[in-house]
Amino acid sequence: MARPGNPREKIMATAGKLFYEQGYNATGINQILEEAGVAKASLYSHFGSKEELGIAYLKEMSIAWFRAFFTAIGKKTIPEDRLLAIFSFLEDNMLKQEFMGCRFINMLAETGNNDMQQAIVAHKQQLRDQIHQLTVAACSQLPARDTKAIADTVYLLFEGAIVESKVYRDVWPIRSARKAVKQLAGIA
Amino acid sequence: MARPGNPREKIMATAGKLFYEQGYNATGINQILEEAGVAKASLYSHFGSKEELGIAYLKEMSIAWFRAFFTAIGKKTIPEDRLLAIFSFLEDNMLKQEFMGCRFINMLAETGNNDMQQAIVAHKQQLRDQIHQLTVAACSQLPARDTKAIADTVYLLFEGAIVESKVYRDVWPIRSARKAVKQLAGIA
DNA sequence: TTCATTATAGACAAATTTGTCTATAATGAA
DNA sequence: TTCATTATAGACAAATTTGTCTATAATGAA
Repeated sequence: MARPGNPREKIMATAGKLFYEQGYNATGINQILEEAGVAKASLYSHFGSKEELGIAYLKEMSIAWFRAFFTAIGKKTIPEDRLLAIFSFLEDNMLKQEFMGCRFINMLAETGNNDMQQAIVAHKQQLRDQIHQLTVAACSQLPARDTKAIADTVYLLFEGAIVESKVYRDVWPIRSARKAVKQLAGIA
Repeated sequence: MARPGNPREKIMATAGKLFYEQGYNATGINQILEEAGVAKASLYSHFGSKEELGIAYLKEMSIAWFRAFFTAIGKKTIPEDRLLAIFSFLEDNMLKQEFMGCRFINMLAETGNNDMQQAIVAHKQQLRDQIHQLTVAACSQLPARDTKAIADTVYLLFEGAIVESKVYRDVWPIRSARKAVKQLAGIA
């Protein structure tokens, strides 16, 4: 059962998997400890409580998510391609693992904790900003339009695509969203 | 604490409130019983288990949701207005109560139960069908286009709007989605 | 009124949850 | 090698969870 890394990393890796696959409330501290191969006192000395672990989980997963996001976008240079790449990124993620949708949206359905909610909003706000930037770049050559409104539409389609690909266990929402964005942004 | 109605109805009314406000796993059977003012044996004789209650909850809430949905749409006669009315419906819902997003999406984040997942997919499929019909009607006067694709875009924007209005605790996602749909469907 | 059905209060069980604490072992810098 | 720091196993506590069962009361059709 022992995973590589120090106890803190092992706990986070296992919690990251279990919170995502089973949900936060359905995952007991004991299961995390057992699967991580770490002593109970290590969890409480590193995180203090399950809630604190949940908060740390959200913050670290946000960083990891954006790392992967930027890596995916970074492979493209043409602004139009970069915008569309966010949907290919989604599709790759969906096909790679047992896709359980968005960790942050999932957690938001389970928690009333203020710090957790803040971490989730911060994550989504950052995503919204990034999509805004990508949209501005992709639409710069186009006739003047309300780019900000288009960016929010892209964002809503992106979020809708994540959630619905989970509901239907299918890529169609991602493909549909991508097509809609192509038309919206006037991309051939 | 006693609510009107027979024990079954009291349980469902209370569970409907608590599952939505606190989440399914965070809500214990004892809290439901206490707030409903109903005996424990009544719950188990009517539903058999907490999971069965969860399944019944999803099915009954779906019916109630569509009842309200059709009532809102029914107030409009012009096809274009009827399509846009789904967003006003969302906005009214959001402002009415402590808005916790979509019950069905929330439950999907918490459960691995097959019957629950099926009930959720069935609900969303029905919604997708309805939006498809409304879109076809609203776009019938327009130059030939891929109405089916537009309908799915409307659906994804609708779903994105629900989820994001919860994240941001704000109506902007609903308003943005509505505007995007107006343009998409070519509504003045 | 009779009597089967339905509801109630609440004890009880068995498992599980988060969190604390202790005694001991491993680790790693000085 | 020394010694403070970090980790481990696991007992333990207190609360909570779902579910069962019993004895009694209310209900409502025949």
